[in-house]
Amino acid sequence: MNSDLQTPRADQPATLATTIYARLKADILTTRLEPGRKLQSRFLMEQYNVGQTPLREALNRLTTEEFVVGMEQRGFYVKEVSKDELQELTKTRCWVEGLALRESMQNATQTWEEALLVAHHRLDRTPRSLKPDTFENNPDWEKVHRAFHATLIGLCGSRPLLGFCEQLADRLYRYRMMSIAKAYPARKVGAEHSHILQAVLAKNSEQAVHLLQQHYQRTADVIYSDFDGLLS
Amino acid sequence: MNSDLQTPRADQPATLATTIYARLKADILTTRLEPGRKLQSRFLMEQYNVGQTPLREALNRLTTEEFVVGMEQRGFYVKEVSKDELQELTKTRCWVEGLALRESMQNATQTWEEALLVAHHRLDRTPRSLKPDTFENNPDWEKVHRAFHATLIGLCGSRPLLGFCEQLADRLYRYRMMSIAKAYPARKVGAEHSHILQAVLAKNSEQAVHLLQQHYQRTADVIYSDFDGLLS
DNA sequence: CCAGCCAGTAATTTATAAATTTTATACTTT
DNA sequence: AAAGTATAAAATTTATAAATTACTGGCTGG
Repeated sequence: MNSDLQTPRADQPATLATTIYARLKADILTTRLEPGRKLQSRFLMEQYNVGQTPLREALNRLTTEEFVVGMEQRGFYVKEVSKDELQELTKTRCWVEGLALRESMQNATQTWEEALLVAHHRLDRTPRSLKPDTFENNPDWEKVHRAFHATLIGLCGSRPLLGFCEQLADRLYRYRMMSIAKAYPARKVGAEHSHILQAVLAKNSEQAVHLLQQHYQRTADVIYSDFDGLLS
Repeated sequence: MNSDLQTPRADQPATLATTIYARLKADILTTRLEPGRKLQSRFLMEQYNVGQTPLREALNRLTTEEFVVGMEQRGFYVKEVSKDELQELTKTRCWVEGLALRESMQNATQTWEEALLVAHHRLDRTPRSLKPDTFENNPDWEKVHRAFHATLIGLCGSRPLLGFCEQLADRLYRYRMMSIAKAYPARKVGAEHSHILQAVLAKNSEQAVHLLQQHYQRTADVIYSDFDGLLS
């Protein structure tokens, strides 16, 4: 008997609205659509080749997620960036992911530790740049990097909290992209990840949380220091 | 000299989409639109007297906030409730607001303490029920109650976190409404608020956070205990 | 009994129209 | 004559109505 009310079959056949939502979000996060830019319907319609309604629905979704701000009767704009917000987001992420990591470690299982080890290994063997000499951001690295951090907090036991962390990650991602476009990331970020992993496997919560927060704060500091230069 | 580029004038003339968004959200939170209900466009259009486009935009916004779930090509539904989610939301709220309260108290100022005192006073003098005998939820009480809790964490210094707390409050509000409709709230909730206030004014963070978390946990426990009866 | 087809229904999208804001122009006032 | 205000035109956002597309459930035939 097939009594699936909440049909959980993979919803592959996405609507246009969902498709354009994902594309817009990606373009905003990578700053291809730069902060503050006006999102005129006509421009977006021909740029993305969609009608008004799915476009509008996508913009409305992005509005509640704070990637887009909608001025009533006056159209939509890409959310601005600011030093203030960078600091606020970083601070919040340190708090919340600190919390989530502590909880995760309290619920630690063998399989989780193994998954974390694997995630770190993938991160470690994925090159940061597509080219050896000049820096060219590697999307694969971004993917495994995010997966590593998601695994760290994944066992905290709160889906709402994980959703919030993901949103914070997205919002901060944009600042990273802005910075990356201008300055090659000089910091040895690989070592930081290793140290976090070691602290987690050693069951040293205090240390792990501290290192994770330091990791986020350092990233923010780099961006913050040449923030004014990024706006040109 | 008036050099307002980002004209901050009060955006009063709301669009239809924003209006219907607020109305739908209110009706979902009060369970006038009960959990799991299908939100057919035709029904909503005549119920709220609006066209498809603003309706659809409102539903899309509510989707990212998790008050509505959208099944691709299969319409929208009011988000379901579950014991699991109730627990998860409560746990998360305790964590996050505990954090926020601690930070708030660290940033405490005279004016904040005074505002808190006033908020509590208002809460104290607003009757819980509209009628003395039979219980009838007082919307004014809900308003000042929420204001009190918002003030508690208001000085934490993170707008993203405050936004998240507000969302958690909204999502839990719906569970409270379900419960209230069936059982008169027997608990003496007034005393709990007083004790929290006292702990805050006494600069006793540990105690304040503990009491706040206990407050939320107790509310959840009451709802949880007769949850199965609420679904009928 | 199951697969595939054919209404009927509902969701999604396009196309059209209405309302609002912005820009441009003309006019008054100092 | 310059500055500011009022009026008119253009552009853009918002909303309605129509058309398209996809799903639902029953039915037929294998």
